[in-house]
Amino acid sequence: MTIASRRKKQPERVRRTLLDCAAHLALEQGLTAVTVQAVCEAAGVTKGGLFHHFASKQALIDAVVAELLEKLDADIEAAMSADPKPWGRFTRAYVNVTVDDLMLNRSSQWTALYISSLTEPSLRRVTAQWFAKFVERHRATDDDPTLEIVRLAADGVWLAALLREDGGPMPDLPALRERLLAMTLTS
Amino acid sequence: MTIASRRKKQPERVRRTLLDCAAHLALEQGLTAVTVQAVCEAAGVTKGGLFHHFASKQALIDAVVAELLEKLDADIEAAMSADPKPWGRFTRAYVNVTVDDLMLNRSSQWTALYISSLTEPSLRRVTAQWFAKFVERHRATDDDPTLEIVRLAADGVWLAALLREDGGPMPDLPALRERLLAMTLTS
DNA sequence: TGAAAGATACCAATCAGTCGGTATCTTTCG
DNA sequence: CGAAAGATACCGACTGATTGGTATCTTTCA
Repeated sequence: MTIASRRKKQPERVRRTLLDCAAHLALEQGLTAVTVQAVCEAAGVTKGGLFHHFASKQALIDAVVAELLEKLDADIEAAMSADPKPWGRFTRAYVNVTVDDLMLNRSSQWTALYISSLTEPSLRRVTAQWFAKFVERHRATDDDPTLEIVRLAADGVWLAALLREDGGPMPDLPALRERLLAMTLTS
Repeated sequence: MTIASRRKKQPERVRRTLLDCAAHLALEQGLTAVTVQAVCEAAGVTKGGLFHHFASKQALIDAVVAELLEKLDADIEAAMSADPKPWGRFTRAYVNVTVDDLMLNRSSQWTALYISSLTEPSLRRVTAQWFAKFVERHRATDDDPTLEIVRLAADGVWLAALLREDGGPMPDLPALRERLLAMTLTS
């Protein structure tokens, strides 16, 4: 660490590092371990530095979750616009984004944080409204019992991914994706 | 009223109260709010009293989760023994127990704690092995892609239940149960 | 220069946990 | 029986470490 020693000051990079370290800590050691001191230490910044970027610890955590939801938002929107068939479009996008993220292992840290956020009531409220927004918006094309089951199964995959590294059972993701997608075509 | 309730000191009852209060706190205010002091206050016991029953805060939390998993274990076992058809028996039991618990609202506190436990790595390990044990044990009757989707959907229902009280979307549980159970009959 | 970025030092509050003491219950034994 | 002896249950003040947060100083950079 201690990247910003000799080099130019890179405030935006420091901010990013703080967000990443907070997310990583939540994954590795649980939300309880996300203390200001721990985040600073991991990011190679002192507390003064952190509080320069974030008004409070809560602001930091809120920012992490907000970023996560924005990322999911964008990914889903992108997946939807590449899908010509209206019926079940949102559900397919939801499945694809979920499985893609878990397969590429690109943002497994986000995955864990997403679940973690559900335990803290303040963050839970944000996530609940994010969910409600999507379901409401796509009621015309995705309001169907079978599609709901597909989305619930995708949610279950998030949980399975959390348990994966601790010896939990992990489904065959590509095969699972195919099956879930197939379920969205036959109504 | 039993004889024990007339005694002045009721250690077993105090122990129960501590466990319940810890679980309730985790639900209402998140795992972060589960401090020794808060649990003592809620239970009407001093810190000395709590540490008489539990060697550490972690031991208290571990006990809560262990009790939860034992309860789930018993419920699933009971549901399975009432199911004559071998194929998908475990999966049906899993669905029924999940939906029953959420519908009766009997153990919504357990629900939240169950999810919360996934964020703390130590508890996550316990839960992961609990899961793996079940999947392994019923491989002969429940190792099937469709059944796996059903179980994943049931897991998703836990998440949905968590978000329910914060404005999240909640499925029609009885209808959902029927559909999931139906999926376990046709292979 | 002057504003942004970050370091250092410090604070009150709170954390998990300890410890000596007391009240209550159970067991032992005359 | 009944009282002494010992174990269990519980209290509440205390501790050292850590918490999130602030005030102040120094460095960096345009």
